[in-house]
Amino acid sequence: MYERKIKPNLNCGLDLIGEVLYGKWKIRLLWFINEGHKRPSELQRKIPDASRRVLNIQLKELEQHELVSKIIYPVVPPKVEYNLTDFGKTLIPVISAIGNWGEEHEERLRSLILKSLD
Amino acid sequence: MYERKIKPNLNCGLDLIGEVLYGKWKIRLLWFINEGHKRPSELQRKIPDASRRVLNIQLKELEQHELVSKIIYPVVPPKVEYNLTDFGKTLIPVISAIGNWGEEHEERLRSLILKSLD
DNA sequence: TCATGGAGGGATAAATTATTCCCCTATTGT
DNA sequence: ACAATAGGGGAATAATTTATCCCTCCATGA
Repeated sequence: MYERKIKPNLNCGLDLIGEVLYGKWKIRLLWFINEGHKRPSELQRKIPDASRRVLNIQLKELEQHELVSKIIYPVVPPKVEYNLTDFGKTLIPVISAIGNWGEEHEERLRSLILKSLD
Repeated sequence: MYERKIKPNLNCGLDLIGEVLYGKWKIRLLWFINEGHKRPSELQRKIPDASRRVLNIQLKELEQHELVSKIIYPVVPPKVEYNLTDFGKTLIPVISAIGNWGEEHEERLRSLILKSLD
């Protein structure tokens, strides 16, 4: 694994959130898991732009941060399920706030972003 | 400036938010601007871990995305003020939700993150 | 015997983000 | 003359994050 050279600052709440939520696909992962798409393959289908690899890595981080729990069923072929932990569930309002804002302002955001790419 | 090689996906609300809010210091910038720390030098004092440069860059992006507006007073030495636009203000509930969650769970988050760095 | 399904890992390359360093503006005060 | 002030920008480089490719596991059905 990659080892950080610069230690993160953990002073304020926003620093802490950064550590836990700052990853390209993490919010989506939490969002979809919360919607009931629990299995890795489902999540990959829901987020086709992310490579399988990154999703695994980010899921593992979410797990280390105790936002999701992982159940491995001892069957072949393997079956795995992710669920929000109680702690993870406290994030639902946050994630909804984010997602809803994005949807409410979808058109405006899209045109702003396109414009900013000149 | 750096030119993206991979065009962003702008399908869903979460993609859009990503484009606009995904930057190491952006949420903090919005947070502090909302709290009334409007001038670049104040923001730099509030966020000492970020280099002056990145803050400028991220402020400019926030401006392009119409979340903040910039007033340049024609005086010497220069004086500049950032404010949330009306559009930016619609983000306040989102940012508060994020910041509050971070503060509420501060202790737990800190220890989880430290643990995950082994 | 061999492909399939579903999950996961290592190595490496590419993309992106952030940091460093150094320079510029123009006025006021020493 | 010259430092200080408040803001900004370019270039090069470092750090970090994502993407790509390819390989493993093992039971089951064709």
